[in-house]
Amino acid sequence: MPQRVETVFPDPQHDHAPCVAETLERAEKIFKNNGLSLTPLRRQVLQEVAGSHTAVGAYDILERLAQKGGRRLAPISVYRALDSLVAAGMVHRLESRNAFFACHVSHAGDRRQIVLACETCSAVAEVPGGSVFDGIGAAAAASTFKPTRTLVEVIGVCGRCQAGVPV
Amino acid sequence: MPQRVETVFPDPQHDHAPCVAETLERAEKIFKNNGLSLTPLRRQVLQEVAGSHTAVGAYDILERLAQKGGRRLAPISVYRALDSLVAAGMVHRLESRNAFFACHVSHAGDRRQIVLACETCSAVAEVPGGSVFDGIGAAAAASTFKPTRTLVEVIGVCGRCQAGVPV
DNA sequence: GAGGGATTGTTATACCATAACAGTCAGCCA
DNA sequence: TGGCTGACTGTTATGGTATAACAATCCCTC
Ligand SMILES: [Zn+2]
Ligand SMILES: [Zn+2]
Ligand SMILES: [Zn+2]
Ligand SMILES: [Zn+2]
Repeated sequence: MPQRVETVFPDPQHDHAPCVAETLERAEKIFKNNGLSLTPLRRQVLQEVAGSHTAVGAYDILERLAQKGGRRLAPISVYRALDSLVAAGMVHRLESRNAFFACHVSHAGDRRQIVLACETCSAVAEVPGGSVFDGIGAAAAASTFKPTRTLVEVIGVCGRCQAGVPV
Repeated sequence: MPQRVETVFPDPQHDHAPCVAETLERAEKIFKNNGLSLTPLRRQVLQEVAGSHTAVGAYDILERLAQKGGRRLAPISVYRALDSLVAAGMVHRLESRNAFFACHVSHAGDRRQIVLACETCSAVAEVPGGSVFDGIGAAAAASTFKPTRTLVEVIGVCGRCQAGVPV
């Protein structure tokens, strides 16, 4: 009998279609609210990023779109789409890996999220980090340093991979 | 009359030679203790990195060494030297910028340091972050996530730059 | 119907990092 | 001695990440 694992990392077996659909809807609204639009290109890129709970590289996206769409985009087109998605908060950048992952949790502009990235299965999750970020803010203030962006990334092994789930 | 600024960012006017000398000495010992050696190449690379309190790119180092030394190194030589210096804890990597900065503070293997990086003057400083890292560890544990490496980088504006020090 | 912002295309280039293999040197020990 | 090993660097080639600069289109508004 499979053991229940308490984790923010979703079961790989879960039905992911609703995750994607919800994310696309949310993106649609956010872009509209900002006087922008979730264009076909941006939608396609977001679909690729949101297609899994892992971080993907810009050139991976490029490659996958080329497989599906026929024509081959220029790298900068993908980067521009990613920029807009990052600005909209729909996609985050995993700095330690130069990669991107979709935000599935709707933390609504609050960027005080701790990022957990599994080095075994590449899954990425976010957990709220209010008090942690408060501590960081205090440490920065004590050094008269004014933060504009704070980055907390934890590289490690997720519960499922620790449990030795076969690849 | 200049105002005193409480900060871990040293005054750009300070005599930096002792900083470098101390760092080189420390490196010498660490390498020796590990059965390795601070070779001329590694020493040169460390000197370039430690030559300022800012983060520098690997190719910047390459370029500066080429200016000084005559011969031009292959990129991988610089990367190998940097790898050894990072492993020794003498140099840290600024993940958010794909750059490297020297460790001037001797935190002796304790990697629970908060990195503050000024986006105006490029200066980098480290401050101890024990409680912050404890909080991050707790959050990870609550998600059955086992950290192997934790990254806390704050991008912002240092006290001096806030005070409008002319460039 | 002129202006301006958003969006994408096109081309070229810059920047960051590693693979694979060879050669040198010093220390160790049968 | 002579062979082994590990540390270190060189050489060549390649792979991966990101942006500059300029043009064209579309839509909305004044
Ligand atoms: Zn998010
Ligand atoms: Zn995993
Ligand atoms: Zn340090
Ligand atoms: Zn500054």
